[in-house]
Amino acid sequence: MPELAEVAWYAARWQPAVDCRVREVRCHPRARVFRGMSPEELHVLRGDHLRGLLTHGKQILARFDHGALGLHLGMSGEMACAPVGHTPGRHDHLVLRTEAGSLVFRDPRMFGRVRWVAGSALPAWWKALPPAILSDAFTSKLVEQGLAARGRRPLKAVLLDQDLFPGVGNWMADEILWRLGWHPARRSGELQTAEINVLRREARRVCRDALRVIGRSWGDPPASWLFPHRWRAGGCCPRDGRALERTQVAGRTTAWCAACQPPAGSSAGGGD
DNA sequence: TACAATGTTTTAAG
DNA sequence: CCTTAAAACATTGT
Repeated sequence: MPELAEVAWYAARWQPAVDCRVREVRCHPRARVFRGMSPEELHVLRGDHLRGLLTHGKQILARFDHGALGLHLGMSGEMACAPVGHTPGRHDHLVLRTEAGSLVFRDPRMFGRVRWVAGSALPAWWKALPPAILSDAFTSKLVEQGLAARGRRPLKAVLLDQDLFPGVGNWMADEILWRLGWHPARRSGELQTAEINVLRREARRVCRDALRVIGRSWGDPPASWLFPHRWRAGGCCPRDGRALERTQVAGRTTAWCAACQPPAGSSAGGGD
Protein backbone atom coordinates (compact mmCIF):
# COMPACT_ATOMS: atom_id res chain seq x y z
CA MET A 1 0.00 0.00 0.00
CA PRO A 2 2.54 2.56 0.97
CA GLU A 3 3.56 5.55 -1.09
CA LEU A 4 4.94 8.84 0.16
CA ALA A 5 1.98 9.87 2.33
CA GLU A 6 1.18 6.39 3.64
CA VAL A 7 4.85 5.96 4.52
CA ALA A 8 4.80 9.23 6.47
CA TRP A 9 1.69 8.10 8.29
CA TYR A 10 3.12 4.71 9.19
CA ALA A 11 6.43 6.21 10.34
CA ALA A 12 4.50 8.46 12.70
CA ARG A 13 3.03 5.35 14.37
CA TRP A 14 6.38 4.91 16.12
CA GLN A 15 6.48 8.54 17.26
CA PRO A 16 4.98 7.84 20.71
CA ALA A 17 8.11 5.85 21.58
CA VAL A 18 10.62 8.56 20.73
CA ASP A 19 13.06 8.96 23.65
CA CYS A 20 12.00 5.61 25.03
CA ARG A 21 14.47 2.84 25.71
CA VAL A 22 14.30 -0.46 23.87
CA ARG A 23 13.80 -3.12 26.49
CA GLU A 24 13.61 -6.12 24.24
CA VAL A 25 14.16 -6.95 20.58
CA ARG A 26 12.25 -9.71 18.93
CA CYS A 27 12.78 -10.58 15.31
CA HIS A 28 11.98 -13.37 12.97
CA PRO A 29 15.24 -15.29 12.51
CA ARG A 30 15.08 -15.61 8.76
CA ALA A 31 12.46 -13.35 7.23
CA ARG A 32 13.21 -12.15 3.75
CA VAL A 33 12.90 -8.51 4.83
CA PHE A 34 16.30 -8.69 6.54
CA ARG A 35 17.98 -9.58 3.22
CA GLY A 36 21.71 -9.89 3.63
CA MET A 37 21.97 -9.02 7.30
CA SER A 38 21.73 -11.30 10.29
CA PRO A 39 18.70 -10.36 12.37
CA GLU A 40 20.75 -11.26 15.45
CA GLU A 41 22.64 -8.05 14.82
CA LEU A 42 19.54 -6.09 15.82
CA HIS A 43 19.88 -7.16 19.42
CA VAL A 44 22.42 -4.34 19.80
CA LEU A 45 19.33 -2.13 19.89
CA ARG A 46 18.53 -3.31 23.39
CA GLY A 47 19.24 -0.43 25.75
CA ASP A 48 19.24 2.22 23.03
CA HIS A 49 16.67 5.00 22.88
CA LEU A 50 14.64 5.76 19.79
CA ARG A 51 15.76 9.27 18.97
CA GLY A 52 13.58 10.22 16.00
CA LEU A 53 11.97 9.22 12.76
CA LEU A 54 12.69 10.54 9.29
CA THR A 55 11.05 9.79 5.98
CA HIS A 56 12.23 10.43 2.46
CA GLY A 57 9.92 9.24 -0.29
CA LYS A 58 9.23 5.61 0.58
CA GLN A 59 12.29 5.33 2.80
CA ILE A 60 12.08 5.49 6.58
CA LEU A 61 14.93 6.03 9.04
CA ALA A 62 14.45 5.30 12.72
CA ARG A 63 17.42 6.75 14.56
CA PHE A 64 18.77 5.28 17.79
CA ASP A 65 21.69 6.15 20.06
CA HIS A 66 24.14 3.86 18.34
CA GLY A 67 22.75 3.40 14.87
CA ALA A 68 19.81 3.71 12.54
CA LEU A 69 17.17 1.34 11.29
CA GLY A 70 16.34 1.73 7.61
CA LEU A 71 12.80 0.58 6.85
CA HIS A 72 11.01 0.07 3.55
CA LEU A 73 7.40 -1.07 3.56
CA GLY A 74 7.42 -2.69 0.14
CA MET A 75 3.96 -3.58 -1.12
CA SER A 76 2.27 -4.69 2.09
CA GLY A 77 4.32 -3.30 4.97
CA GLU A 78 2.93 -1.57 8.03
CA MET A 79 4.28 -0.04 11.19
CA ALA A 80 2.34 0.03 14.42
CA CYS A 81 2.71 0.81 18.08
CA ALA A 82 1.03 -2.14 19.76
CA PRO A 83 0.36 -2.67 23.46
CA VAL A 84 3.40 -3.42 25.60
CA GLY A 85 2.49 -7.09 25.94
CA HIS A 86 1.89 -7.58 22.22
CA THR A 87 2.44 -11.13 21.02
CA PRO A 88 4.14 -10.98 17.61
CA GLY A 89 1.88 -12.22 14.84
CA ARG A 90 2.82 -14.36 11.91
CA HIS A 91 4.02 -11.40 9.83
CA ASP A 92 5.49 -9.25 12.61
CA HIS A 93 9.12 -9.60 11.56
CA LEU A 94 10.51 -7.06 14.01
CA VAL A 95 9.13 -5.97 17.37
CA LEU A 96 10.87 -3.50 19.68
CA ARG A 97 9.43 -3.47 23.18
CA THR A 98 9.47 -0.08 24.89
CA GLU A 99 7.57 1.33 27.87
CA ALA A 100 5.42 3.32 25.43
CA GLY A 101 4.42 0.23 23.50
CA SER A 102 5.69 -2.44 21.15
CA LEU A 103 7.00 -1.03 17.90
CA VAL A 104 6.00 -3.44 15.15
CA PHE A 105 7.28 -3.83 11.60
CA ARG A 106 4.78 -6.05 9.78
CA ASP A 107 4.93 -7.17 6.16
CA PRO A 108 3.02 -10.22 4.88
CA ARG A 109 4.45 -10.21 1.38
CA MET A 110 7.95 -9.38 2.55
CA PHE A 111 8.80 -7.13 -0.37
CA GLY A 112 9.84 -4.63 2.27
CA ARG A 113 13.20 -4.34 3.90
CA VAL A 114 14.87 -3.74 7.24
CA ARG A 115 18.48 -2.70 7.47
CA TRP A 116 20.76 -1.54 10.22
CA VAL A 117 23.68 0.87 10.06
CA ALA A 118 25.77 1.36 13.19
CA GLY A 119 26.93 4.82 14.24
CA SER A 120 25.16 7.99 15.28
CA ALA A 121 25.64 9.76 11.94
CA LEU A 122 23.17 9.57 9.09
CA PRO A 123 23.95 6.49 6.96
CA ALA A 124 25.68 7.06 3.64
CA TRP A 125 22.80 5.49 1.70
CA TRP A 126 20.40 7.92 3.34
CA LYS A 127 22.48 10.95 2.41
CA ALA A 128 22.70 9.69 -1.17
CA LEU A 129 18.93 9.71 -1.71
CA PRO A 130 17.78 11.91 -4.63
CA PRO A 131 16.19 15.32 -3.99
CA ALA A 132 12.78 15.04 -2.34
CA ILE A 133 9.93 16.23 -4.55
CA LEU A 134 8.90 18.87 -2.03
CA SER A 135 12.44 20.17 -1.53
CA ASP A 136 14.00 23.19 -3.20
CA ALA A 137 16.50 20.86 -4.87
CA PHE A 138 13.70 19.34 -6.93
CA THR A 139 14.20 21.78 -9.78
CA SER A 140 12.82 21.93 -13.28
CA LYS A 141 16.32 21.30 -14.56
CA LEU A 142 16.49 18.10 -12.54
CA VAL A 143 13.17 16.92 -13.96
CA GLU A 144 14.18 17.92 -17.47
CA GLN A 145 17.43 15.96 -17.29
CA GLY A 146 15.69 13.00 -15.68
CA LEU A 147 13.09 12.85 -18.41
CA ALA A 148 15.68 13.24 -21.15
CA ALA A 149 17.70 10.33 -19.77
CA ARG A 150 14.58 8.16 -19.95
CA GLY A 151 13.22 9.58 -23.17
CA ARG A 152 11.83 6.37 -24.68
CA ARG A 153 10.04 5.29 -21.54
CA PRO A 154 6.37 6.06 -20.91
CA LEU A 155 5.61 8.87 -18.46
CA LYS A 156 4.00 6.39 -16.11
CA ALA A 157 7.23 4.42 -15.84
CA VAL A 158 9.32 7.53 -15.18
CA LEU A 159 6.96 8.79 -12.49
CA LEU A 160 7.45 5.45 -10.73
CA ASP A 161 11.23 5.78 -10.90
CA GLN A 162 12.38 6.39 -7.32
CA ASP A 163 15.60 8.01 -8.49
CA LEU A 164 13.63 10.86 -10.01
CA PHE A 165 10.25 10.98 -8.23
CA PRO A 166 10.98 9.49 -4.79
CA GLY A 167 7.79 8.51 -3.02
CA VAL A 168 5.54 8.37 -6.05
CA GLY A 169 3.82 5.01 -6.47
CA ASN A 170 1.07 3.58 -8.59
CA TRP A 171 -1.83 5.65 -7.35
CA MET A 172 0.11 8.92 -7.18
CA ALA A 173 1.48 8.47 -10.70
CA ASP A 174 -2.03 7.89 -12.03
CA GLU A 175 -3.32 10.88 -10.05
CA ILE A 176 -0.63 13.18 -11.45
CA LEU A 177 -1.22 12.11 -15.05
CA TRP A 178 -4.98 12.33 -14.70
CA ARG A 179 -4.82 15.84 -13.27
CA LEU A 180 -2.55 16.88 -16.11
CA GLY A 181 -4.76 15.26 -18.74
CA TRP A 182 -1.82 13.37 -20.16
CA HIS A 183 -1.83 9.85 -21.55
CA PRO A 184 0.18 7.47 -19.30
CA ALA A 185 2.00 5.88 -22.23
CA ARG A 186 3.23 9.16 -23.64
CA ARG A 187 6.98 9.14 -24.20
CA SER A 188 8.91 11.09 -21.57
CA GLY A 189 11.30 12.59 -24.08
CA GLU A 190 8.69 14.48 -26.03
CA LEU A 191 7.66 17.00 -23.36
CA GLN A 192 8.16 20.68 -24.10
CA THR A 193 9.92 22.91 -21.57
CA ALA A 194 6.64 24.44 -20.45
CA GLU A 195 5.16 20.98 -19.93
CA ILE A 196 8.10 19.97 -17.77
CA ASN A 197 7.38 22.89 -15.46
CA VAL A 198 3.74 21.90 -15.30
CA LEU A 199 4.65 18.29 -14.51
CA ARG A 200 6.96 19.40 -11.70
CA ARG A 201 4.26 21.62 -10.25
CA GLU A 202 1.59 18.92 -10.38
CA ALA A 203 3.88 16.30 -8.85
CA ARG A 204 4.53 18.66 -5.94
CA ARG A 205 0.85 19.41 -5.61
CA VAL A 206 -0.12 15.75 -5.43
CA CYS A 207 2.57 15.14 -2.81
CA ARG A 208 1.31 18.03 -0.69
CA ASP A 209 -2.32 16.99 -1.06
CA ALA A 210 -1.54 13.38 -0.22
CA LEU A 211 0.46 14.33 2.87
CA ARG A 212 -2.29 16.64 4.05
CA VAL A 213 -5.14 14.18 3.57
CA ILE A 214 -3.50 10.78 4.12
CA GLY A 215 -0.18 11.52 5.80
CA ARG A 216 -1.67 13.35 8.77
CA SER A 217 -4.76 11.31 9.51
CA TRP A 218 -5.24 8.54 6.95
CA GLY A 219 -8.29 10.41 5.74
CA ASP A 220 -10.33 9.53 2.68
CA PRO A 221 -9.31 11.52 -0.38
CA PRO A 222 -12.17 13.64 -1.76
CA ALA A 223 -14.30 12.38 -4.63
CA SER A 224 -12.80 15.07 -6.85
CA TRP A 225 -9.55 13.08 -6.97
CA LEU A 226 -9.00 10.07 -9.20
CA PHE A 227 -7.95 8.09 -6.11
CA PRO A 228 -11.35 6.94 -4.78
CA HIS A 229 -12.49 5.86 -8.24
CA ARG A 230 -9.45 4.12 -9.62
CA TRP A 231 -9.83 0.65 -8.07
CA ARG A 232 -13.56 0.39 -7.81
CA ALA A 233 -15.07 -1.89 -10.42
CA GLY A 234 -16.89 0.31 -12.87
CA GLY A 235 -15.12 3.41 -11.52
CA CYS A 236 -15.78 6.59 -13.47
CA CYS A 237 -13.73 9.69 -14.13
CA PRO A 238 -14.86 12.33 -11.61
CA ARG A 239 -14.32 15.01 -14.22
CA ASP A 240 -16.55 13.75 -17.01
CA GLY A 241 -18.24 10.62 -15.63
CA ARG A 242 -16.81 8.39 -18.31
CA ALA A 243 -15.81 4.84 -17.35
CA LEU A 244 -12.11 4.65 -16.51
CA GLU A 245 -9.74 2.61 -18.63
CA ARG A 246 -7.56 0.04 -16.92
CA THR A 247 -4.54 -1.09 -18.88
CA GLN A 248 -1.01 -2.23 -18.21
CA VAL A 249 1.57 0.52 -18.61
CA ALA A 250 5.15 -0.04 -17.53
CA GLY A 251 4.08 -3.38 -16.11
CA ARG A 252 1.59 -1.84 -13.68
CA THR A 253 -2.17 -1.57 -13.80
CA THR A 254 -2.94 1.99 -14.80
CA ALA A 255 -6.29 3.76 -14.43
CA TRP A 256 -6.94 6.65 -16.77
CA CYS A 257 -9.69 8.46 -18.62
CA ALA A 258 -9.64 8.09 -22.39
CA ALA A 259 -11.48 11.39 -22.82
CA CYS A 260 -9.40 13.52 -20.40
CA GLN A 261 -6.11 11.86 -21.25
CA PRO A 262 -5.95 11.44 -25.03
CA PRO A 263 -2.83 10.13 -26.78
CA ALA A 264 -0.19 12.72 -27.57
CA GLY A 265 -1.01 14.71 -30.66
CA SER A 266 -4.63 15.27 -29.77
CA SER A 267 -5.27 18.56 -27.97
CA ALA A 268 -8.41 17.79 -25.95
CA GLY A 269 -6.64 17.52 -22.60
CA GLY A 270 -8.16 17.73 -19.16
CA GLY A 271 -5.93 19.74 -16.88
CA ASP A 272 -7.17 22.41 -14.49
C1' DT B 1 -8.69 -21.88 -9.95
C1' DA B 2 -6.31 -18.28 -11.74
C1' DC B 3 -5.22 -13.64 -11.43
C1' DA B 4 -4.15 -9.34 -9.35
C1' DA B 5 -2.40 -6.48 -5.44
C1' DT B 6 -0.38 1.52 -3.59
C1' DG B 7 7.25 -2.21 -5.03
C1' DT B 8 11.92 -3.16 -6.03
C1' DT B 9 15.60 -6.08 -7.87
C1' DT B 10 17.46 -9.21 -11.08
C1' DT B 11 17.67 -10.97 -15.57
C1' DA B 12 16.92 -10.80 -20.51
C1' DA B 13 16.62 -8.41 -24.68
C1' DG B 14 17.59 -4.83 -27.91
C1' DC C 1 28.19 -0.28 -21.99
C1' DC C 2 23.44 1.65 -22.17
C1' DT C 3 18.36 1.62 -22.08
C1' DT C 4 14.11 -0.86 -21.74
C1' DA C 5 11.07 -4.75 -20.88
C1' DA C 6 9.93 -8.84 -18.41
C1' DA C 7 10.32 -12.01 -14.74
C1' DA C 8 10.90 -12.94 -10.01
C1' DC C 9 10.08 -12.33 -5.28
C1' DA C 10 5.80 -14.18 -1.12
C1' DT C 11 1.31 -13.89 0.54
C1' DT C 12 -3.49 -12.89 0.63
C1' DG C 13 -7.86 -12.02 -1.28
C1' DT C 14 -11.33 -12.04 -4.98
